[in-house]
Amino acid sequence: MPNIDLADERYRVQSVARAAALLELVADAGPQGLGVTEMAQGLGVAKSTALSLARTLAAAGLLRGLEVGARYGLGLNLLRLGDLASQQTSIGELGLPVLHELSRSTGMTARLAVNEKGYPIFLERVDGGGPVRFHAPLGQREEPHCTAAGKAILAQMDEADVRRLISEAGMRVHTPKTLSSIEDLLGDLERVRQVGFAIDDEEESEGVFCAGAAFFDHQGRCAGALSVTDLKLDVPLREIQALGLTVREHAERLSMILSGSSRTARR
Amino acid sequence: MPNIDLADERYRVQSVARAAALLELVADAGPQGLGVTEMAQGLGVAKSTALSLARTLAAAGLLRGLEVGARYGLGLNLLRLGDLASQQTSIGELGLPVLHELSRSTGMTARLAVNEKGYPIFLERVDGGGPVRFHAPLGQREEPHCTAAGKAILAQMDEADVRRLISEAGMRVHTPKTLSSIEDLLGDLERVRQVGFAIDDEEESEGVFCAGAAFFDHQGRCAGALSVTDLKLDVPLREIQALGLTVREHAERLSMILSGSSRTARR
DNA sequence: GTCCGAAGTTCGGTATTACAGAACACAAGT
DNA sequence: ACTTGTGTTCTGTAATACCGAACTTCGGAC
Repeated sequence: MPNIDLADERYRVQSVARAAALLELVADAGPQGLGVTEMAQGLGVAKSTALSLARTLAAAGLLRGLEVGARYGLGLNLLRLGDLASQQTSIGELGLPVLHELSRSTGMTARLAVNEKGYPIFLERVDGGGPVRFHAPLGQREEPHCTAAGKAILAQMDEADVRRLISEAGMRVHTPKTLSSIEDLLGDLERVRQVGFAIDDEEESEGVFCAGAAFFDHQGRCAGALSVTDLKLDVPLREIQALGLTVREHAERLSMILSGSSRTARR
Repeated sequence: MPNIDLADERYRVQSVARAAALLELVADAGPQGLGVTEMAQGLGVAKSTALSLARTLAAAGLLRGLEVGARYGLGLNLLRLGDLASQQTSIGELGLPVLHELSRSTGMTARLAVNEKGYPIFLERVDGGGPVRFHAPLGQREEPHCTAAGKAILAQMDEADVRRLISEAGMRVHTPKTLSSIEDLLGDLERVRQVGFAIDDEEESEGVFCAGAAFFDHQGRCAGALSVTDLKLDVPLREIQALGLTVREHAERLSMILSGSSRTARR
């Protein structure tokens, strides 16, 4: 993770930083969890240190002792905190009804991403009714150049910023259709601005397409993007344009909600 | 929180425990976040200590600096970790398709809870299509005596365990219909066992009802419960029985998945 | 059945590190 | 301008987090 600009090296509490690293380590380990020896290796600390950290995190519900052996997995308290985090990011809370409506009217998996320095971070996900379920993780920073939400956000930035961001993020090639030159990307972004939505046509994953559109906060700044995803087989090519318009309409509705209306009724 | 039996007081690392407490504090603070002074008061530490903890957590993405002032809210990394936590709890992962199907076929908000020592903890939620959206938090431990999922789980325990649990958890009265005596509750649980599903008829919230049914893991132990929720106005009384059966059927399907079928295809 | 190895756990000494508190800076309200 | 509340910086000190070595437990392999 290159860019944590808040990361003032001063005032870092070592054991807390290690504990956070341990959470990441366990998250990467998958369902079978980690034992203290593996933790110690992964963190580069003594086994006894890893044990203390794990026990402390477990007492707080951030880790949980797994049935089998003395292994540790992610704790259920993380669920609660994650759920709260999306609610407290008022975009997540306000956008959820729009997202449901988008998913219902298209029958597809719909997602909401916020704009974090040009990268899309997916806050919410509503699955469509179909048999296919996309394993789309929440909270993860996705690549800008090959996702519909990413390109919808990029299209709102000026060219210099796009160039800077891409030079940092790179343009990893995932499929034959992935845009691999900055010029191609800039051309596509121009098209996005004209029609008001972005298309990812098997650029990130073969057989899968997305349509995305940006939404804006009360200051008119690009706050994030909505997108829908489906298998390309299921959707005739000529329908994708109509789909893009639907996503754009919903994004516009969300922009309205975020900008005006102090009817932010709290319950 | 009275019962954290894994909380071995030995091997607790102070700063990590404080950091975890800080996360809870910020979670309770709501969308406007917390400043360092409030943190310091809430934790009972010096301001400088609170600042160090907050900065460290922010560098790890567990907190994030809010735009306005130098206040801190929950970080977006918690989203990712929470999402992973529900996936890694294989019940959540395996149950999600069933949950979608339950929500689709009833048109109602459906939830999946795991059984944690008799308490229901909701892992997954799929909203129904209706205009009403329930503010049902994930990851939270709910009360056993006044929720459909809770009673569905209690009905699988023997009487002595139920009495012990209730004496610990209490029977807080929420509405006029809340069961307030242990005898009434035990009677209801007997009824639950006969029909195979539990009903919460405005016992936790006025105007809202739930139907829930337990599901079982490969050892035949009660692993959790499914439930559906809706406004009572929208559902004729006589339909609730049919609804209970639908929930029970889905719970049985989930039990099948959890018990047999090593077709746990990973993707 | 016994031995080995690798896992988790315990414990105590040491110096690293987290902590408190006081001083500073900055803002907004009176 | 003064006051009162922020958040931030700094430094000394003692508490504490850390390591490492010894111990225990478990499960195969021979």
